[in-house]
Amino acid sequence: MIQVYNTLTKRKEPFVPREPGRVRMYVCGPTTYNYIHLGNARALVVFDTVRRYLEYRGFRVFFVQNFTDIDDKIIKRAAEEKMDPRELALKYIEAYFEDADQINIKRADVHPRVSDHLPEIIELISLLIDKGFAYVAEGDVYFAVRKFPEYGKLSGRQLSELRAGARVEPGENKKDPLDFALWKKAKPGEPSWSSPWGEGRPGWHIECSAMALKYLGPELDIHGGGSDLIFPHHENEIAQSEAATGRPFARYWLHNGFITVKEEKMSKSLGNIFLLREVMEAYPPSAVRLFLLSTHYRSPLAYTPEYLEGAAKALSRLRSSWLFLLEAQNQAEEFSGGAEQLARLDEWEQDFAAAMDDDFNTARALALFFDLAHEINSWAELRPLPPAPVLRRALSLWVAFNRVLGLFPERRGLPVVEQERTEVIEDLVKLLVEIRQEARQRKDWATADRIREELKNLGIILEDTPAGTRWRWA
RNA sequence: GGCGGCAUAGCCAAGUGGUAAGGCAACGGCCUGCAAAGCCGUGACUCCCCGGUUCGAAUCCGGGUGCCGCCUCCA
Repeated sequence: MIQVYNTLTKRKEPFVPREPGRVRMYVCGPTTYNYIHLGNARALVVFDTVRRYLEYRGFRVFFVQNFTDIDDKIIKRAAEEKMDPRELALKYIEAYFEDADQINIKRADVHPRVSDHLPEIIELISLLIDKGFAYVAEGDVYFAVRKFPEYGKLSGRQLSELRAGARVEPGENKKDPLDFALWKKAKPGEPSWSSPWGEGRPGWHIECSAMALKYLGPELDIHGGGSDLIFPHHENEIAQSEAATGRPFARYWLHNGFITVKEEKMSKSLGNIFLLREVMEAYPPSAVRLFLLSTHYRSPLAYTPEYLEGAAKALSRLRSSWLFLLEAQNQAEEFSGGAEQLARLDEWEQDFAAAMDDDFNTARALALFFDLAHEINSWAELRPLPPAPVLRRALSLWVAFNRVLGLFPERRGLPVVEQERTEVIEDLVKLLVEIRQEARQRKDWATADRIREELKNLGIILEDTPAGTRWRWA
């Protein structure tokens, strides 16, 4: 049974979706006014992995992740760059997919954009006004927080405590400082849409409620996001959605911890952000993904370049075990036996599931993956090799672990553990290896080493093994 | 001030009350012409400190210290 930590109850609970075998899941996606940074990437990788694991466990997952493409920050940034706000948003949506694909994030079933859902948003706001939870004030619409008695249940706050922090910006017409905007009256020059309350645009929180309700219905199974969204964003989503539907909005609220840099939260306001694409220029995406899964998702995670350096090396253990398995498949003897090894592999599978069942403990799962790789690598020293059934079973486990953790992308169902080799490169390297081999035979080490050294400079590592010389990408 | 979290080897990190996973780094060895990769082996007399519960605690309880986060846009 999968146990998940639910922010709403502050406990680990058995995961029971509303409908058996199906999971409806919503994760707050990026506001598209910049390239995504490592912090965004953590949320993406964490919930992508949650989704992958649920699928591994046989759930049919319907996954929705939005783009916030209408927002104050987009408008501001567009003005700075003298671009149309819609164009700016589109540019970063495209960039989002480039980055997310690199780091092996599966596409959501739906990626709804705010700009495509104005009718749904307006309808939801109207409903809230009709039900008396919201009010119109000079072209703005606000949610009356005090009308929703359960306000604060997610973030564990009392209305009385919140009072101190709340404030009214100049130009706002709130009746109560705690109220928040559902609809903002347009200022001249800003993108706007017509509504029963005049020209304007949606507030930040209402979009997620509207889109989640549209695609997933009134009661989601999982709602996720970074823990900085707990308050006010998710608290407000609950208020809006539950006020509108009268039903619990989400059964399980999952929140990931932050990335820290030098003991401080990585955040835009502190200016200490690292863009994902910058980091991926220096380190392979699989290393970044390994880094992001190396700590339990709710714990803080410290970013250091040294760590990624190490992660990249750690991956080579996994890589070599995979390459061994692929090769060994062809050489293995088709005899039965290996019952003991098969039993051990079964145990591995169970331990892996137990780790992930426990609130998606990827650190533990990763440790098991490394254990498995280590075991497989030790077979490489064995003669004879383990029997074919054992190798097949190990291979299928390897694929399964990788598929859940998403470390290496797959092509035609098989993990791709290294950069693509084109036929031309393959042939060129083969040629140089042959020349080097001739040099080695006449003990011309200078030439042999020169070829290896120069190829290394080009990112190609030669490895001499008893079976001949192999090459791989650095 | 209110609320929440964390303190485990040089670094990162898991850990169900029963005797400390895994990764990086380091050091021996095997393999190699030398390498690389991989394999074999070596690490915490102990889990921030002090008390307590228990036959037994890194794990539970109380107190202390230190660090971080949220309460305002932020994944």
